[in-house]
Amino acid sequence: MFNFEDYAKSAFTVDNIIFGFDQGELKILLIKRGEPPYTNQWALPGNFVYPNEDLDAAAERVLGELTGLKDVYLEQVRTFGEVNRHPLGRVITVAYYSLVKIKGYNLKGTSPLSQKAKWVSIENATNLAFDHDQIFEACFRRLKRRVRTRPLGFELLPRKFTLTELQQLYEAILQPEKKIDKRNFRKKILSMKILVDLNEAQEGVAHRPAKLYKFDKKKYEKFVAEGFNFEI
Amino acid sequence: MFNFEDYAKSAFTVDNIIFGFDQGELKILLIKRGEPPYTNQWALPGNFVYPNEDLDAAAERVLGELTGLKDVYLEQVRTFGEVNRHPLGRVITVAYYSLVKIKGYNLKGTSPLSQKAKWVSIENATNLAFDHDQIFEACFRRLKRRVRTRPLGFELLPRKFTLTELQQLYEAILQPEKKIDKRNFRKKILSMKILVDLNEAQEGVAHRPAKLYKFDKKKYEKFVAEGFNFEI
DNA sequence: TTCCTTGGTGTACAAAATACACTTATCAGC
DNA sequence: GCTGATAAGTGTATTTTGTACACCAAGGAA
Repeated sequence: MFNFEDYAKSAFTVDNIIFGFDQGELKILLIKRGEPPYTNQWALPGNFVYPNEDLDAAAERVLGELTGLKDVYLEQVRTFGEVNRHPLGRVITVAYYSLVKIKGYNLKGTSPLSQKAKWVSIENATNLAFDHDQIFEACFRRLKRRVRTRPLGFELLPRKFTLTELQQLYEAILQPEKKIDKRNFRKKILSMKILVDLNEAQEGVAHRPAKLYKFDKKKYEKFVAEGFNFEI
Repeated sequence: MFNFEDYAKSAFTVDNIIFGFDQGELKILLIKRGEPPYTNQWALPGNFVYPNEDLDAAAERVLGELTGLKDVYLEQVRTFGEVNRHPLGRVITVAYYSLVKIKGYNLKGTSPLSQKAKWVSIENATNLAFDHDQIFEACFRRLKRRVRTRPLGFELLPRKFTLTELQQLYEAILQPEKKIDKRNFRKKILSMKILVDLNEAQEGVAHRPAKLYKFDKKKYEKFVAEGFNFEI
C-alpha cells in the first residue's frame, strides 16, 4: 500500500498519455480510479519513479505494465509541479506521450490496473482526475505540432494501410483546424516517397477496394536526419 | 550550507539557460563553480525547488537572484532525471530557458553567486559541469524551433534596434543552418507589420546610419493568438 | 442490371520563396 | 573639401509550393 509519509519531501511521478487510432478516431488509454482522491473519475496511467530508475524508463514501465507493449514511440512533454496539484502532498509529475498501434490489440498488462483501463476517444477525454486535463492538452498540442515535422503516422497505423486511413489519421490529429483535400494530400504524401505501394488491395469492402501501402522506414529516417518538413 | 542528507530520497532542482544577445553574438549566463563537484568548471545557474514553490516560480527566482531581472520570457524545456546525472545522489532537474536584454546591463543580483557569473558566447559554452552540455543543447534546439513560430526578437534586443541587428540575431540563433538574404529578410519582416519605424537614425557610425525600429507588441500578440507562422 | 459507396486521378491559378547587384549616406583620413 | 571605406537600403524575375476543384472506376448488395 502506498504510504504518503514515505515520500514526505516531495514525490516524483510520470504520467503517460497513450495515443491510439481506431475506427477513424484518435483515442487515449485511461484508467478508472478505484480509490480516493477522485474515486470513479478517469485518470492518466502513471506511477512513481523508482529511486534507481531513469525517467524514460519509468514511463516505459508504466506503458509496459498496462499494455504489455515495448519499444513504442515515447516522448517527454513537460513537467507539472504546481504546489497544490495533488491533494495529498507535493507531487511533481513528468508527462510523456506514446503512440501505439491499437489494431487487434487486447490489454494484456501485468498490472491489476489494466482491468480498469479503457480506450476513450479524445473528445470524451475531459473531466479527468487531478490536473490531467491540462496534461492531456499539453500532450495533444505537442502531438499536433510534432506531426508536422515527423511522419509519425506509422506509429499509430497498422503495418498495411490505405491512403484514406492515413488521411483520416491526420484529420483526427489536426482537427478541427484542417479539413484536408484528398487530391492534394495524396499528391504531397506520395511526392515524399516514404510510402511503398504493396500491390495489394483491401478485401471484403462494398465499394472499390483501396490499395495498401506501408511506410519505408529507411527513407523516413533519412528525411528526419535531414531536418525535413512534413507540413500537410 | 547544503547538506545532501536533507534531500535523501531525491532532490528537485531547476536549471536555467539565460540567453542574451550582444555585439552580434548569442550568449548565455554561466557560473564558475567554487566547490566540488566540478570545481572551477562552468555551470548553469540553478537551485532547489522549495517545498511550497511552483516550478516556474523557482526558475524565476533563480533568474531574479542572479540578475535582478523580473518579468522576462521564460519557458520550460525538459526534465533531466538520469539516475547518475549528479554524483552526490539522485537529483532531478527541470530545465528552463529565458531571454534577456543584455544591453547596458550589469549583474545586480542579490545572490553571492552573481559574483561568479559571466556572459559566455554560445560557441564557448562547452564542457560544462554535470550534464549541463546536454541541457544547453536541448534549450538551444528549442529556441531555434521557437523562433520560427514566435517573434521572440524583442525579448533579446534593446527597445530600439536596426533591421541589421534583427537579422544578425536571427543568424546567430539559426546558425549555421541559415545565411539570410538581406533583401528577402527585410521584405518578409516588414510585410508582417509588427515593426514600427521610429523615424530616428543611428548616430555616430562611420557609414550610412540605419533607421531605428521597435516592435509593435499588440500586433505581435494578435499574430501569436492566430497561430502565426514566422519562418524566416 | 442497377445502385450505392468509396477509391482514384490532373490541371489551372495564386501565393510564397528565392536569387541576385547597385546606389546612398555618413565618418575618417588625407 | 575630396577620397575611400563601410554598412544601409532597395526591386524584379523565376521557381517552387499551395490551393481549389469534379468526374469516372471498381466492387458488393439488392
